[in-house]
Amino acid sequence: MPRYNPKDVEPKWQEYWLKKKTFKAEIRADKPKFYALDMFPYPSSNGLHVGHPEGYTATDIVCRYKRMKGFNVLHPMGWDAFGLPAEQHAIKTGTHPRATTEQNIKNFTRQIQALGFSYDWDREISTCNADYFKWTQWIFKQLFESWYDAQTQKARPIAELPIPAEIQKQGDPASTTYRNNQRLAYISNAPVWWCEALGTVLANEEVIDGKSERGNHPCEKRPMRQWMLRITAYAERLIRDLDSLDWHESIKHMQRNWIGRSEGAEVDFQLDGNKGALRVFTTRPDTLFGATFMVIAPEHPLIETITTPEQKSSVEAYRKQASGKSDLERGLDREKTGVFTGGYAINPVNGSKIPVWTADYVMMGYGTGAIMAVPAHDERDYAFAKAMNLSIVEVISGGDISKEAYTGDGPLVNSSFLDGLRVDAAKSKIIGWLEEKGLGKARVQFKLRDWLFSRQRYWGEPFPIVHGPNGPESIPDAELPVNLPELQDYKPTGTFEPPLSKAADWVRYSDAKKRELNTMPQWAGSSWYFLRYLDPHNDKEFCSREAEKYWMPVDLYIGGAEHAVLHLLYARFWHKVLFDLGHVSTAEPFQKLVNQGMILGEDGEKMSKSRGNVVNPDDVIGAYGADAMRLYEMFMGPLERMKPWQTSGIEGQWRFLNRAWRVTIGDDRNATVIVDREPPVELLKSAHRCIKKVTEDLNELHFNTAISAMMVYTGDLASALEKEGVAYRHTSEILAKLVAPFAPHIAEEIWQALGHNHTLAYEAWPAYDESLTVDDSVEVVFQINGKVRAKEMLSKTLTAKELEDTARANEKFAPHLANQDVVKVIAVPGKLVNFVVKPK
RNA sequence: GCGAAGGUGGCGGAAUUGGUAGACGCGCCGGACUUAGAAUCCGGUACUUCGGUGUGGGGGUUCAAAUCCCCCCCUUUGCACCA
Repeated sequence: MPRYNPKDVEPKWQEYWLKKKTFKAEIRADKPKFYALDMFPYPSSNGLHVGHPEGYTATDIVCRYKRMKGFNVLHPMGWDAFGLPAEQHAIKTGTHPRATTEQNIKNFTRQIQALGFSYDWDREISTCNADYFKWTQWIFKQLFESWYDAQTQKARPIAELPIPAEIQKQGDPASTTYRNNQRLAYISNAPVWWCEALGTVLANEEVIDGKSERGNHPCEKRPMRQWMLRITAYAERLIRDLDSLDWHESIKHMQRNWIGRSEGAEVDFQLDGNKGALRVFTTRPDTLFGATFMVIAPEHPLIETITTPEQKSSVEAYRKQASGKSDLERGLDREKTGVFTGGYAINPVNGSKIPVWTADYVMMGYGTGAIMAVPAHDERDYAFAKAMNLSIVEVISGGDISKEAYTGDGPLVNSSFLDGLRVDAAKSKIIGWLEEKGLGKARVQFKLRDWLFSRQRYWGEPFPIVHGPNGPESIPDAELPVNLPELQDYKPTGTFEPPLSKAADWVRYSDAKKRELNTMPQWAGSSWYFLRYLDPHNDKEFCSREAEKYWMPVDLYIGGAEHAVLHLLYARFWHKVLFDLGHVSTAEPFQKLVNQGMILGEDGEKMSKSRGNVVNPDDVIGAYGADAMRLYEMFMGPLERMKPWQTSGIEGQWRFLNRAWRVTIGDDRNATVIVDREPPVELLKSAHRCIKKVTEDLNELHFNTAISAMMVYTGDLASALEKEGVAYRHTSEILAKLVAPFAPHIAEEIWQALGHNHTLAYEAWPAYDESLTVDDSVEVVFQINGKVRAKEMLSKTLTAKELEDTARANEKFAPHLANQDVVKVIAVPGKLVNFVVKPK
């Protein structure tokens, strides 16, 4: 018999699975479906790192298990293939990004296949292929051709948008503009993040503390003509529907936080001197009587109206200073600064005249860009009032406002008709009062902004949009896909013009119309790829109704936590639009989400080239094989936890696989003799205990403890083989089946050696007999005051009284009771007896 | 500052309906095989002055606490002037 050699075994089965299309998935009415999804990779030139296979192995194990449990499993893989690195490579070398990408995909495919994952490769997709991005463009068209009906809370076709009579009166151009401004995809001139180093604008989500998420380059806000997607229309639903999802709370929390829903009221303050009203948003309308000044953002449009001539120069100076500060500086510098505008506003509840200041701690981008300041009950306003020596009026008792702002609850004071109420009651009463008087109303405010959707890049999806005299319009479906033009060079233009402007022939759509020059961000393709897997070769629809109904939603989605607010929010948003328009049948795409923890280098640090602590999967597979690598990554610890890699640790998995091989197949001296006899009951019990543990752990994704259980079982098989000189078919087959999801190559080999000539992938998962998983006798401990003094193997069925008597009779234990008063005896059958004693 | 997760042998980690802490693996020690080593196999392995002591630290509840309660410390991670 040959010894275990993964270099022979693994390629053999990988070829078998590919050739026989073992994992081809088809719609079948006779089986329940299971859709397991991996976050598809960007095929970088670095190839796979050990972090990728961690998530992929986890889903693969679940898929293989589910197949054996009788599920019809969909497990696809593809490529998030548009992206900046290939474009930057093209700028440097002139190589077309497509060529680079295709080569990288080849390498990724080789590496992934070497790990023996059970993907249905017939469903492989790549976001940069025309037959894929044709549908990305088509979905964009759906967004462009829709508006959000606030009444029914859903997207509707733009043709159904009612145009107000006064707009219609102004003529067609006015109606067109009105319509364009209601679309879910619209053009805006608002300030956006521009990254000079990357030569493109970026979404809010891609900029962290004023630096680009990718590359950490400085970014600045500047007004530019850009495509936006109206994700804010879905803010409420994106928050609400999180409740129905089986995701880790921390990820839900991050999304809720990002969407940032807060309830409050908007209130109009009349400006002194008939200058109109200043509108604020506040979450604390109950403290309205305590508003002693107002603050507007330096960028607020009313600032010039409010500022008096005497204050003009200092306000101008302050505005200049504030605009020079990046948001990063504004955020980090907690020292309060600001200047008085000279203007006053009237507090609507008590008519008092309060000064209006401008300060950079109020942001133009949130709420109305203006606040009512209640220093007694808001920490920021308190700090500002202290710094500027402004008055502080307590309206909620319970704190000490001479020391700090009090933000807690308590009875209201100094608040006229609100006096005596607690915060919540005061809130509803004042909102009712404001609404009645027409001074304000309840309002829900979100932090979420619309999604900046255009990039000044080459390697992305072109927009299915042309610009003519009537503004932007989408091109007919029949003209999709819009392909990228070939370029001589991919360099940024040096201006804000996208590189596609260089393709003059392509840009010209007709005499009167020009193509859109921006491309879509990388998030576009990944916002719906899980739908294309369902029906990847369909050239009539993005996927068939039938396939969508059968497979959706995704039952298990595993990937890194770094996508908590970007990809996962965008994909949910697109899915809801498609849902509203009747193209998909579920409101949410990903029912269960699991985030795998990062694998660190051996030094406990994040793996990186510069640290030189990167572990290459190719090397690990070369030395120990894919099965050992898969087992080790799952054995390291809980899937969700961050954990350091230890190459020596994989030795244990190698030994385990060798032992599993030896107890079923044999070693180089002896083939293991397999007999059909009934195995001894002890071995059978070990088998059933293992089946139970592995089955339960798989349901909970507790792979590490499942592997541990299989090691114990294999040890028992080895002992039995040692003792009896033979192995039993029954218990050997159980081992092969249990190991199969984790280490599929060796499992197939063992299965074959046991005389089967078909794949093990669809064999029934072994069932366990509960009665065989329990032992009649257990070790019961005898304690004195909670300390273990003796142990004895006893029947589980002994009563408390019998246990106590047995303990008293135990010759090792009895001496401990001498000269003691037994105060109390606690006996737990099957576990322990505890004597509570006091010295006599 | 606020939120979340976590802190257990030399190391990765088990065990949380309160009931034998340290499963399983690495490493280490010893043994078998071998001229020898590697590989493989078998056994041992929390600390200990052998009384006991031990799950980040301190208190509490309980016959009994890694597990429940209170206070504190540390690590990772997310948010951070969002009115």
